[in-house]
Amino acid sequence: MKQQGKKKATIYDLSVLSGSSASTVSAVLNGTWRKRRIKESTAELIQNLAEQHQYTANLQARGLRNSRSGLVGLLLPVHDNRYFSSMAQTFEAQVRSHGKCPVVVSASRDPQEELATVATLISYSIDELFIAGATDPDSVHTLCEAAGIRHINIDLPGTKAPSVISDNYQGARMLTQAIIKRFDDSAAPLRPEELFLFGGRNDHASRERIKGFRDIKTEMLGQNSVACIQPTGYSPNMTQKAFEAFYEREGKLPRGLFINSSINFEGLLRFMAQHPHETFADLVVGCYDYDPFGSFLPFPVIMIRQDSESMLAKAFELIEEARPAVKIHLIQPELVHPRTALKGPLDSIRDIDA
Amino acid sequence: MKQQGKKKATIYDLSVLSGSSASTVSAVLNGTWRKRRIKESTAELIQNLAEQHQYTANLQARGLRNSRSGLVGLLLPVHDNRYFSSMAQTFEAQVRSHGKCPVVVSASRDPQEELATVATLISYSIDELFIAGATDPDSVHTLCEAAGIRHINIDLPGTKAPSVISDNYQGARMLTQAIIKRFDDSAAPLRPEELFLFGGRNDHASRERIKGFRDIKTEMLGQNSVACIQPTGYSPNMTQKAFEAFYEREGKLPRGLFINSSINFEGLLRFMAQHPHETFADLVVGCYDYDPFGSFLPFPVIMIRQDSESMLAKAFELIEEARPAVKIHLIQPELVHPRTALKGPLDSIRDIDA
DNA sequence: CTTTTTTGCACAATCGATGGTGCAAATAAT
DNA sequence: ATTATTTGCACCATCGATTGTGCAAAAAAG
Repeated sequence: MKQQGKKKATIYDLSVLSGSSASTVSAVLNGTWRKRRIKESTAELIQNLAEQHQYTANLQARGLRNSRSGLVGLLLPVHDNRYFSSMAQTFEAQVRSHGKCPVVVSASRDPQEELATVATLISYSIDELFIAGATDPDSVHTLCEAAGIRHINIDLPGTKAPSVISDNYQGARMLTQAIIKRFDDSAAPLRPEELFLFGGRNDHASRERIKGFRDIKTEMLGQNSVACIQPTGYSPNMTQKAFEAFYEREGKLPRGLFINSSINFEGLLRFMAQHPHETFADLVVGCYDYDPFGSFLPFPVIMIRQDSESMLAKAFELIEEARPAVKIHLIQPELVHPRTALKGPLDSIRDIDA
Repeated sequence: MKQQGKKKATIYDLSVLSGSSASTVSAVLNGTWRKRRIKESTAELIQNLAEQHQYTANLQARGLRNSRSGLVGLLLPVHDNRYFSSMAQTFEAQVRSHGKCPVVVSASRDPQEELATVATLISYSIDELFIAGATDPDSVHTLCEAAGIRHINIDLPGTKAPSVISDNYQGARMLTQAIIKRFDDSAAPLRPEELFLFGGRNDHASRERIKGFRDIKTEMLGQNSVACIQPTGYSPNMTQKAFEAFYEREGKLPRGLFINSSINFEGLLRFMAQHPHETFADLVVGCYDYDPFGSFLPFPVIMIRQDSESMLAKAFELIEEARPAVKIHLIQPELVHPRTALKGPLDSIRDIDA
């Protein structure tokens, strides 16, 4: 009703008001009161008081006592791209539906920062940690292990905790194949030296994708030169420079382009800003990531949508197990043809339409 | 060195190991030891022990004692779009640089969920809250107020706490003007009934944008009919339906399209997926939001980049003030011409290039 | 060699919630 | 009316860190 002073009501306040002991109040308000054989009328009295005084439990106190916090963490490399932000969105919904509180943090793909961030989360006694796209999942594992925190790797696998990742090899094969096929009814079919891969670095995902790319390329086009693979890291800037360098050297872009991630794709955007439309006339891009806007660019863009919903679902399933096997679970990604607008987590949010 | 058992070391463990009292250990490890006149050698001893045993403070315990947590919250409507995810990215960096721990949560633009989420954050004794894009900032204010939590509105203003928002009116004027000008050297200049606004609803931002749109349209094209304004909410799906309905009715799209947000723009994407390229031949889109991929679509897309960095910087400045005035601070957004790839928060992340 | 001052630290209460234990009063069984 | 059960709840220690207070021992002053 009224919010009386400035400070929040505690069980002690309610204890005084109700004439019961603090432990009774506690039991009533955390739902264990039947187990503690509290009279129904007492419970009701206290519940009413709690409501009137807008009582909410101090979760730090509860967490301290329980050495659990109700927090579930998701560690991301970055927020600022559709793959991870949509993962965050899905994660939140999932965690909420389990009655816990989601905490999403990013660590910039920096091993130091990853460890520091996780250490902080552990200090808040988070209950579980989902480690997505960590550069050094095994060190993170060591921290979690020492703190007894259930954890699981997503997107990039570790060797010490169960991992759920997208099937990068298969995905890369699908994507590479789709790029090549796209040229089937073109006047000039794609030659091997016209199909390049840009982006990524020496992480598991990149390696698998490169392998898939190489294998299909060899199968379908008969060969693959290592020169056709340019791991430029995960920065738009370096990727742009790589494109500029290529263009400088060759006077044109490759006709077929496998781009390792949407972040690398942004490097191509930067390149595009510097060059006229015609530069991209005969281009087909395959991007290992899905971005709705990216799908509608002026040239055909084939994308891979990683199934982060399924990855998270599997991860939640595993983390619930008593002693999940330390193995890698592959989730199949989806090939997305050009000019496709997929539904996303936002579609389950109700708006004025609902 | 070794991580001994399973449980984390506490000041009591270190107290025993060092032969000092827990309060001394505490003082040493939280930096207040000079104030407490602890001998330097004692401090060193304890610090070494702490390091050896990988001591980290239990932040819940500290938070309980201090009734502060070191957590700083950012409440978002959704993660899954570039405006908010890049805000999250910037926010994290800022909070980290203040030595605090960022917590980003989303509430789906649902007033109920906003309140529930904030209540949870308050229960964890977060120190400060940045409320971005809340549908009901004033109710959130009431909660924060009652809990004595410093807070500030971003993106959508409230009437009870200081607000930092983008200058939606000016931005909309710039954007509308740019759309119209884009037709200047076209064969047929844009007529008023060819310029529509889609998206948004009855929030402050939408109202301001609609006002800016209407004013410029009247100024430059001589009139504006209310029929040219279609607030479809913030869902891709409803926006798509609105486009379909329009197309059904008119047999074409408007030549000039002001789209209220990138989320609404995704509605246009869905529409695009259903219609051939030609449908968009003579189209100019202005979108009140910036998305790098959106900037490179096959038709001219003029975008407004809201300056979330400046908004956050201003917000941090205000929240630090003792009693900031309850007023609205406007931050100028930036007009982004078609085919422009701006730098973003990711560019300050070092990669293998750094 | 006292008295005063400073140094260095230990003690204990506290933050709010939890849950094991124990004990009266109410009820049931004999 | 007694004894045995059950019901209903209060008491208290505990989680880990913080901080005001107080008190010895060491150093300085006299």
